[in-house]
Amino acid sequence: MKGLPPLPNAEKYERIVTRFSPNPDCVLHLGSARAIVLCYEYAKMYKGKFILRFEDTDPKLKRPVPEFYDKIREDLDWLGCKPDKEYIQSDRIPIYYEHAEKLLKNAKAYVCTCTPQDFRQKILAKKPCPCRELPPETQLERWEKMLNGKYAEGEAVVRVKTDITHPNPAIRDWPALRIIDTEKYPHPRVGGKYRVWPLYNFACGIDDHLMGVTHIIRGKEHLTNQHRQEYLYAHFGWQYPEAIHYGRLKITGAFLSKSKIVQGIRDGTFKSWDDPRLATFLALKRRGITPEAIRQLIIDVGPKTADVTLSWENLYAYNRKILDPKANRYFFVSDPVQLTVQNLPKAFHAKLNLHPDYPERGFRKYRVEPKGEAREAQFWISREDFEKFEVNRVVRLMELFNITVRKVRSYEVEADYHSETYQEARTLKAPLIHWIPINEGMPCQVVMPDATVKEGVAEKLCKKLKPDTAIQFERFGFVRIDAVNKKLVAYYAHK
RNA sequence: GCUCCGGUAGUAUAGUCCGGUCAAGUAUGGCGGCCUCUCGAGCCGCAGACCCGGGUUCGAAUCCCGGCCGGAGCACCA
Repeated sequence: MKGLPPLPNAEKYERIVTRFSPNPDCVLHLGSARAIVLCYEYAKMYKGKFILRFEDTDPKLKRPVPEFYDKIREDLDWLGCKPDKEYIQSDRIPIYYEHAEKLLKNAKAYVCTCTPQDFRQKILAKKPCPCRELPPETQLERWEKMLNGKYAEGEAVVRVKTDITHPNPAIRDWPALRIIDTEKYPHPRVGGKYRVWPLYNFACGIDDHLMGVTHIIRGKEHLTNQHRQEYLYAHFGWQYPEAIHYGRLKITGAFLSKSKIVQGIRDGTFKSWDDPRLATFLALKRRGITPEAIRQLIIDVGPKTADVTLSWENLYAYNRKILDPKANRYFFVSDPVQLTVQNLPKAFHAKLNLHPDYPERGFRKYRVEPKGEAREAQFWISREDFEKFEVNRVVRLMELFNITVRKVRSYEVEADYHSETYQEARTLKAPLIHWIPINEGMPCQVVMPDATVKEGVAEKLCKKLKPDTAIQFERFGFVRIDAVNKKLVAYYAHK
């Protein structure tokens, strides 16, 4: 377990400030974990401040959705990364206007009325567009027309002046604010109050400075954005914060893109945001993946720029370490078949520890006594185990006794009592299987990570478990109790 | 195509800035064994990597050049 490397130039700042800035258009998922955990942990490490900033400045294409503001807050909360302060950009539009005007007045920006195609053509040729050279008074007049509706959506945009010969065309005179027809596309929070909306680089650049962010930690897809924003900072005479651009985090086989998640929900592929096939925090939570495991994983991966493709096993390993000591043990018989054992010599008492390493936690107790002339007892055992049975094979029912398999039919097994001691089972190399007395079971279903369901029987006393408890079904895997009614519902975490 | 960034075992990571102690450490996964009345945990062992080619140097995972491969950006998205 290692820590995070020190932050660059941390000593230059009185108080370290980081920020996580999601667009509330989806729930959070593992892909965002890097940004969140890194920002939070660094703030904590330097006793600094961690800001949550909702970047909801696109009412049209990346439309924010009201429910996600809260869902994101809850995700953060669950992850244990509580922000010290929260901002919402749609509340700050006047601030952006003010700064835009200042830029326009100082000829650091201009209102461009060229069509995107015309502008593109000019800028690719490293030529200024006609709007660029217009005097500040005209710019301000045009700005007014943007605000008051004389220009329609798409007819004008404010551009920040950069170097039109910059080797990277993407950096040349980038757009800062545009018009959105909020009659048609009202913002979910502020409706049609504003029709000029800042673009990412403008809002983000201004906010980072105004909020005193000292260290920007974001994905490397934002590298060119840093270069764009540096021009903005130069215009205002501000100093650009330290920036760390980490690589993409992927996990084999998981959809880590918002659009795919949203689309899957929309077309019904996924039932809900916590569908076990998803890598959303909601889904991970439901499966019993702990926030500690996620945090530790992210800390160990660190902030380097290379992309990472994690395997689920990596995450599971962290989680297992956390769950194993906590999770009490129970039996779950998946796909049950009936086992009848005959010729029991006496009644037996089985005592099963709730946790093998912590016997002091207590145990479950079962009394098995011979019934009827055949002196028999009946159990549920798993089909998977039963399929391994051959006639005359000796098998041990854990903590109970050993049996000899007599007859194997498609839905039941008949066996004879063989012997009692564990020692005997060992010398005979008898396989150990788990079992549930036929009257001590309750129906149980386990939802697997691929959303398939394993039906079976769990020990009746699982009824006492509270939802959200992590337990281990022995020889099956770690699960999280999801619901306890007549039927027990559990979600599978991992082996 | 243009502009950037990266490339250590299956996966992740340490080492790379400030060349030698790295014939490369750790975790996880795999394999084998021990232990354990779970296929969990624990313990022991084994296998497994510096993208390639040049150069500099007594010496390169570490520096330089070229190539290859991977990723990102090139939106009136964030």
